[in-house]
Amino acid sequence: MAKAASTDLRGKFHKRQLRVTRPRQMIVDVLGNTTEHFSAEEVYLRVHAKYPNVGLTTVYRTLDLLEEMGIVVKQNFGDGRSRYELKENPKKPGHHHHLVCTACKRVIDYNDFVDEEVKLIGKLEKELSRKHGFRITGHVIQFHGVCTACKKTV
Amino acid sequence: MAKAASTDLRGKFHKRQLRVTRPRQMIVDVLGNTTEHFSAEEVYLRVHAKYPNVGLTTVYRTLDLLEEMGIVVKQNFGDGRSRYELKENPKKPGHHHHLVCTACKRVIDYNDFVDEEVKLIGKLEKELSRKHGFRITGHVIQFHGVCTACKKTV
DNA sequence: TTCCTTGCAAAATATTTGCACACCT
DNA sequence: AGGTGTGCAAATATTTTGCAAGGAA
Repeated sequence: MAKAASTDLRGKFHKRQLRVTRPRQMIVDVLGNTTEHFSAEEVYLRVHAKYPNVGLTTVYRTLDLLEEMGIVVKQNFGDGRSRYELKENPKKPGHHHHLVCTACKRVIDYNDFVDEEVKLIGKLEKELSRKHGFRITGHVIQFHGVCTACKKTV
Repeated sequence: MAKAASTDLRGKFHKRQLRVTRPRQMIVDVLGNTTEHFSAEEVYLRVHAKYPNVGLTTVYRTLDLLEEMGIVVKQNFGDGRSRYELKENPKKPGHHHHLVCTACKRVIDYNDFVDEEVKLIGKLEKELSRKHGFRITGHVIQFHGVCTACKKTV
């Protein structure tokens, strides 16, 4: 599984004359072995635990790169740090999106009405790409609200 | 138009024993008079130009409050700062979402397939609210990609 | 060998907090 | 009077950058 991810990497990286190094490999592996939404620091801590000579800077740089290549989706849930997910994660098969509490920042993954959604997303990607000349690499859908616990606070 | 917004504010604020003060009023007015996606600082600069005694801290606090009340949608386009839009903006009638270049961070508003989307969003809101007990206040849909100009760079 | 990658330390930015004062009702 | 709202300055936290050394192809 981790193997599959790294193999895939090789091809995409080669095309751009980028090198598949151990830190890069590790970062992708960490993301491919969780169902959580890791921040750069959380990725760093896990990579660093295995290879203490890998620095936080590299994690940031690699995540940026992976995002630009469409391998990773970067998003923000309002807690002040960016969070990263592998677009194709064997640990999280199928499509999903996020429900975020704007008060306590808790994130819930959901996958209701995915079929309908995937169809719409597909149409939109095609149309936007055609109309604006973008190479679409990903999308983010979030619902925001106040969770049960936080409603009581108000 | 700005009047309508502030009137509306009064009601929602009153329910929560919050006060409609001049800084709060101004902040909503600034957001209601632009079609851009302002950052906290950009809001601050405009409010501050008219009332130099209003501080950046208040802008942050007010925007947080407005978001939690569902009056404003806060989102991040990957340029390192949060950006805010009035959910109901007379200057931007109708529904729209965003297409973001992950390389240069340019943002394009789009409103293709809105009818279909609104229908889906509605269903999802109902379902998520029921299933997870959230009071849904808003949503964010973004497409990410690389724009024509940035594609050439690669 | 070439030039892409990296780590470290330092810098730049964005956002939050503490606290005393001001203000609305 | 009483609690809400605010500004300022300082503190936090996150992310970026410069540069010399390391490492993949």
